Amino acid sequence: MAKISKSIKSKTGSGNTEDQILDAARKVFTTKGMAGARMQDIADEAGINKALLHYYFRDKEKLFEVVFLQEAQKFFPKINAIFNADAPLFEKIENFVTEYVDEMAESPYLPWFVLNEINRDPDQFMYKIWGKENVPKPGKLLEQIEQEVKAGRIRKIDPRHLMMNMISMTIFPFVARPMFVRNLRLNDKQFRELMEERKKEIPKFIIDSIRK
Amino acid sequence: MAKISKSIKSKTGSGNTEDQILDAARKVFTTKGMAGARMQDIADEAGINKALLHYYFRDKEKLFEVVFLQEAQKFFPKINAIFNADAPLFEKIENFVTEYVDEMAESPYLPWFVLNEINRDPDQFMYKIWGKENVPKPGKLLEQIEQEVKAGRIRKIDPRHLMMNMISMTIFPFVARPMFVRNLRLNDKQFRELMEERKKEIPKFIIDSIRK
DNA sequence: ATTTTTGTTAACCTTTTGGTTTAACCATTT
DNA sequence: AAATGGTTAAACCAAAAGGTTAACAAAAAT
Repeated sequence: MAKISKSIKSKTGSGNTEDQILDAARKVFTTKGMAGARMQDIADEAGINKALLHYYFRDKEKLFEVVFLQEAQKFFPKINAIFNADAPLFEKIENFVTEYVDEMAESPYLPWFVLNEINRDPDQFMYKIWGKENVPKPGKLLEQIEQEVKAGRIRKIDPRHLMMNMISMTIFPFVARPMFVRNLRLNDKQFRELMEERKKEIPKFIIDSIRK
Repeated sequence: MAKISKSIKSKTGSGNTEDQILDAARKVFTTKGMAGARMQDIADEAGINKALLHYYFRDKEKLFEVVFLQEAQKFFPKINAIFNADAPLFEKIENFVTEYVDEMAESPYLPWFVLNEINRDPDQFMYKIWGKENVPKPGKLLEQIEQEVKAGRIRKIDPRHLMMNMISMTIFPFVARPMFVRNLRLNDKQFRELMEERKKEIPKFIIDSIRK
């Protein structure tokens, strides 16, 4: 089986096949969604035969599962860690935004992917990522915000709104990228630069709003 | 043809068939996406026969097109109008948020729908909504923001970031609703209330951040 | 009242798609 | 040289989904 192979270069130049497939699948799944994706498309994109696809991954669902979990499991724990870290609020905000923007440079398809899944079946999704009882608890961050309010370091604000605002400003531009690119007449480089700016801009925007 | 009929009640009690179909299609398309939707599902949801579906709308694509355009054309011009209106900046922000939140109460599926389309084929999408040269120009709002900066009424900020922030905070919670609902442990009523609060909260958040 | 048009259905046909199988090929490893 | 694992092309199958047809019922027009 391929899974056991020690990733020896095959005759077809570029990398080992399994990764080629995974990359291709990621691309196709995230562009067309699970239902819209065709096994043939994935095979084509990976530059291989459809039979080989089934040789590596039994069926479409399995392939999707692998691609999807790989992505989500890599990323979600990261932001969860930031939320629950032991750092000052303003620092957390900056960490979150920075981490997220950087991740998107590598996996621009991820947010779309995740949103699709989360809309399809939220519970199933969460379960797959966090397992049985290991659900993420935004409680820590919410409490921290409440603390700051009580301590009078920031103005009175419902922690949930603040959290929503932060997450929304960070993620949405990537989800609606084509819209912004089109309406602000940006090319890819400009978009990247704008997102880079947001690493500073979003924290500033938030802090300016809530700091007393 | 049905389209010409003066909407006379047919034997099957509830309203005219065309609207039944449209409603059903809306529901199914927005839940499962264009590719995931089955004509049979739509027929079932509408409580009619599959053949009748094709009698009213030639094929799947046509039906999708109609449903989709109906929604988008109803809504997009509205926000465009707000952006280009002749009102003070802070008022515009409030108008935008209010209008959007209200619309979502009626069509909670719309943003998902639109994002799906816009990701599938941005140009095609924009063309369908705005036609040939009638593209929306966020220029007006962007300029207005720049004016306010120059006039010293708000702090220095790139208008594009401000616009992105506003749009993101408004739309994203609806797109990622299942995530927020789950993580903040909200029921439907609580979510609605939270969104209602955002009509005031978002403008306040923005204004607190940028007003000098 | 009878003909025509419109609305609706069940059954059928066609295409697409996921998935399998077979035979053959080629590099490595043994 | 033989065995092995990765790979391909091509053909095939079954199921699902889109789309069509023929016939019938209801409503409108004559």
